[in-house]
Amino acid sequence: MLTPGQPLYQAKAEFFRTLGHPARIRILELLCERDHAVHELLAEIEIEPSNLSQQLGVLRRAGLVLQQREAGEVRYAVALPEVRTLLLSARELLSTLIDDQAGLRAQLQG
Amino acid sequence: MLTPGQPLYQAKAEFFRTLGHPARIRILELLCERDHAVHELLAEIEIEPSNLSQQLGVLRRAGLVLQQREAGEVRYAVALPEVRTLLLSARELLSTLIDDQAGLRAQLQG
DNA sequence: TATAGACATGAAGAAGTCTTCAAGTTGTGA
DNA sequence: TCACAACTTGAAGACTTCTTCATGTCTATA
Repeated sequence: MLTPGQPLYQAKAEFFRTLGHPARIRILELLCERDHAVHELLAEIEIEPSNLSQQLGVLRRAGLVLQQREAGEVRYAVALPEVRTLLLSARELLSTLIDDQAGLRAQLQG
Repeated sequence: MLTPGQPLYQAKAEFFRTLGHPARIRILELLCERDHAVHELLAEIEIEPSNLSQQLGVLRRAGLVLQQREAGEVRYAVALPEVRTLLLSARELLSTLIDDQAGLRAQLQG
C-alpha cells in the first residue's frame, strides 16, 4: 500500500493492481465526473453494498479517493486530479490497442 | 484478453491488471527506452529465465509488446508508443500520491 | 547430424484476490 | 430512547495469479 522504502516499480505494480478491477474502474470514472454518495454509486454500479464498500476501501487505502460524511450520507471524491489524466491516457492506449487487434483480425480473415 | 463485446470497463480492468506486476513494469520501462533481446532483459531484471518468459508471454498476449527473431536471439519491443505516455502519466500520479502521503505522515508526527 | 545456446510452454503447489455473509458502527428522525 | 437507514468490517470459501520445475522447440555451428 505504497509503503516508503520499497523499489519504485513495486509501488507502480501495486498501484496498477489497484486499478485492476471493473468495479473500481467504474467508481473512479464516476468520481472523475463529480463526487458521489455511496448510495448514488450503488445505483450506477451493479454490485452488492458490502462489495462496493470493500472496493471503496481498497481505493481509499491506496489514497486515490477521499471519504466525507455529509447529511446522513457518505460522499466520495477523487483525491488527485491526476487520476483523470491517467484514465484518459489509458482509454487512449486501449482504443489504439483494440483498433490494432481489429485490424489484425480483419487481415487474418480476409 | 481484450475480447470484443465485453463491457469497456472490464477491458480496462484487465489491461491494468496486465501492468500490475513488478517484472512486467520493469520490462515495459526498459522496452520504452529501446528494444531488448531476452538475455538483455534477463541481465537487468532479477528473475528466473522461465519466469521472464512467462511475463513476456503475458505482455505479448495483451498486445503490448512485439517479438522478433534476429541473429539467434529474440528481441522485444513495445507495440504502441502510447505505452510510454501511460507510464509517464502513472509516474506523475504516483509521485503526487507519495508526496501527499509523506505530507500526511509529517502532519501526524509533528 | 549432433550439440549447445536461447527461449517458450505446461503443470502444479503456494500465495494472493474476490465475493458474500453475518455482524457492527454511526448518525437521524419518530 | 428506539428503530431505521446508510455504510463498514472481518472472516471464509471460491477463484486467480505467481513462481518454479521439467521438458520442448528452434537456430546456429561444429
